[in-house]
Amino acid sequence: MNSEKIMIVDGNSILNRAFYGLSRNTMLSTSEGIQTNAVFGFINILTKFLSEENPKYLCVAFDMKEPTFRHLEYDKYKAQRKGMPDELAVQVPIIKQVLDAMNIKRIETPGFEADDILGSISLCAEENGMEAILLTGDRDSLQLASQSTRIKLPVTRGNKTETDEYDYQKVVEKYGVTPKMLIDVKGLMGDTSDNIPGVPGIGEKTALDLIQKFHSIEELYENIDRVEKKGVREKLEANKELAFLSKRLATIERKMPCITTDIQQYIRTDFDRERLYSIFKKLEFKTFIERFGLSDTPMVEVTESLNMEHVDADTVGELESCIEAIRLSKKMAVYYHTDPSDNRLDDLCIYACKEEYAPAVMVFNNEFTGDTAIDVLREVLESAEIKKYGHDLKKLIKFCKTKSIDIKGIAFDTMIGAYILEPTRNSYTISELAEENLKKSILPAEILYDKHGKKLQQGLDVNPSTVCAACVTVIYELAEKYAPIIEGNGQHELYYNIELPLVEVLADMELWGFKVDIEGLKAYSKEMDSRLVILENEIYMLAGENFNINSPKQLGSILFEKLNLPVVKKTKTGYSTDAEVLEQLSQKHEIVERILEYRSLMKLKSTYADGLLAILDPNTCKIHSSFNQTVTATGRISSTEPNLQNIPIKLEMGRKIRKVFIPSDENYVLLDADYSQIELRVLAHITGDENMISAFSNNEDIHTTTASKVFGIPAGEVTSIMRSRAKAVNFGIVYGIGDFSLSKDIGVTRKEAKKYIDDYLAKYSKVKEYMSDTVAKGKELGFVTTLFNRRRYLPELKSSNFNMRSFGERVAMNTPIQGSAADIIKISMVKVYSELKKRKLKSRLILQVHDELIVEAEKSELQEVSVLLKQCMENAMELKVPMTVDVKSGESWYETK
DNA sequence: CTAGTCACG
DNA sequence: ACGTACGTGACTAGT
Repeated sequence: MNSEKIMIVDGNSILNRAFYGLSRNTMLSTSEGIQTNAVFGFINILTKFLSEENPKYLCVAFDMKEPTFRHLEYDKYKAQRKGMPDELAVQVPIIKQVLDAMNIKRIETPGFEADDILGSISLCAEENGMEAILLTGDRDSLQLASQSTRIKLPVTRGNKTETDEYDYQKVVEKYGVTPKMLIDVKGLMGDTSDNIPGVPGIGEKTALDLIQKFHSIEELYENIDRVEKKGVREKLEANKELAFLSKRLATIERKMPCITTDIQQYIRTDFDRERLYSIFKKLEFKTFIERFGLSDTPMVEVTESLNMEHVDADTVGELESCIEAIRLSKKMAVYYHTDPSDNRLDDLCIYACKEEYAPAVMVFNNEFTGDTAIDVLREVLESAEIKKYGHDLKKLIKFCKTKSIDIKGIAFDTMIGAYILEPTRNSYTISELAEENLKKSILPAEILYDKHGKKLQQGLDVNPSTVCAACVTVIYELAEKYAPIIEGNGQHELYYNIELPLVEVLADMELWGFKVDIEGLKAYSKEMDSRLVILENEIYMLAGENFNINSPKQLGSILFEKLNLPVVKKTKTGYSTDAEVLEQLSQKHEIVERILEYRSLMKLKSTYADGLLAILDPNTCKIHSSFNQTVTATGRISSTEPNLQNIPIKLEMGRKIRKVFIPSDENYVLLDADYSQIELRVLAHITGDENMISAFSNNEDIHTTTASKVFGIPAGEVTSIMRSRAKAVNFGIVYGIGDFSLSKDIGVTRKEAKKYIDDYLAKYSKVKEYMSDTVAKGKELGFVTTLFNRRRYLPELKSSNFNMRSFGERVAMNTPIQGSAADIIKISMVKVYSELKKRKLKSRLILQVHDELIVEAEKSELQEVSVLLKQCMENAMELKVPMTVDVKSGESWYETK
């Protein structure tokens, strides 16, 4: 027996299964709105089974749209074939393109269904003594099972997709008839989804019983008088013609005239990798690009060419000679490499250009370097003449600062450069940037890294210093590639005067940290705890049972099933139990208010009290958050481990947490300076709206002024409710508002909300103009910009998908505002930092929270620093409206209100 | 690893 | 008629 295998795939049914399987929970589409969930699922399923079976031959069969020969006869019965949903139909041509690029043979034959193709080719395979595997979502194919033909059937059970596999024996076991007899069963019972009428009144049970007894429809009718049940017999007699027709319809064709019997043409060959890459890239299938290791042009392995060229500096002498080269070329690329799995220093790589054509790379192994090498390097690092190129220089700067090296001459950071050019990327690893921009692979393809930079498999044994050397060489090349693009985009000032100097500011903030009163924090945690225990017991009592209050699922079943409270809102997995829902239910049952309190205390305890305790440095009692410069799409910075930008303030109970954030020691106090209404001022500036400008210029309360304009009354008559509604409108405008959301936010009718918005836009007419202009311009150019030419690309604006396009429009309106505000505060940070440094003050910038800066001021410098802070911030740039900054001091963050 | 929830500007 | 405000990060449960 020939053990060669062929897999034959029913393209239509697998695509269908992929579509319904995935779209139940998620809708996958590209940023331009091309739906791709079925395509994604199809490839997923296909590759899964390919690796499972690894067949030598492979083909995919598709139905054509026109009625098939088998079904022509059926047209007499006037049933419409069920059409495909549009969302699926548009994905069919895409999957065909993908299959072509994968060099997988597709078969479409007019007049035949995919089933018939499966039947015919599997018969060929059987006749050639081959094993056939049919991959299909259609149970009809079970009739094809035989000793050498297996059927793989993906089925969805609950939320999971499993695979049933049938061979001859399995069919007999499950149905009690042979695969061929399933045709007769189907002929009797019919199949509405496949438009097979069957004999009316005969269902699956009866049909199976009959065929088990008579083996076929023919024999059944020959022995019709042996059918015992009178009703069944009468039904059969009345529909004899229909039964035989149905059998013909249910019979899969196994001898299609036009199918080639030459199995050899289905032999699997390599993918057309370049074509596949370009298709996957368009579909944004990053997982598949990675999984298949695709790229559009062949990669050059940098490490390979470097093996000969780089020098590992193992002695002070070698180091000195390399430093001499740096002195001459006046530039150096530095790569500070930390092993991602632990956080210790691994290698420090310096790349020096001796001459243009003969680069030398030095790699210092940490064991050698220690502090000796650093001292030798100090001179070049501190020289402003020698330009430093690097990737993620914040890490290097922090390292230098711990060694008291005042690094100067920072010329380019490729990570920041990539962020300016592509702010919506989610990863900025040097190896990815080099692969995409330079077609250079730093790592041999055998070594794969996951998204956290962890090695997935140990492949070739590559000398780590070679990898490190490869990184420094691509840093130069990337910088050379990015710099002219940044210039061309008009982003010189943004990059060189804002982002690049900010790197050191953030490094300093991270290193300095924020002192915390540990005892106070522990006491706070205990306070939360004791209240939580009480609440917990009350909740269990009211519920009548113990359950996990933190589980939305368990809580939902208590509230909505046991206590029968009305369901307000649903999530895609069950009942919603969020604060908004609970607020609405709070009058209906006394358990609800306790759950609300429990939730908020739990949040405070777990995230803030215990969360901070877990992460703070026990030796210094300080928190060292990371400030990430390349995360947000708008230009803001983000804070992680811990996030210091979302420490509670709105509610008093949470705000108390701020009491534990204190100055480093008794010589310092905290200064908190925040911009007043920076986003609305930016809006006034960008739109040039006279009404809004005059409101700010006259130092009016903007929400009151807005209320007076929207409600058409003098400012003196504005009530507090009017002001708060106007405030909501002001915020909403910044986000690209809709009447629905505004009405929900402030609790008025949708009609009323719409009137507010219309009145707002009528009074601030330039705002209205701006909103439509920025969307139009964004659509035309493909991106929107901030005051300092920070870009955000918005392919969504051209999407045919309404939701996606609407999202793009809101983002087009919001990003210039949020992003410009981010530009401004970044300028302030750079100014404050350099001013403090220039005046050799002991005060430090320690935190930024989007529109506020927190400075730890040395007590004797308090006056000077608070003036400096206010002035740097207010004069960060010239707007058409004044920028006002409020500075407050205190012995804790809580007191700076 | 995702979903739900909730903290901030 | 669509589905319903922008930008973040952390924690917990549950698969």
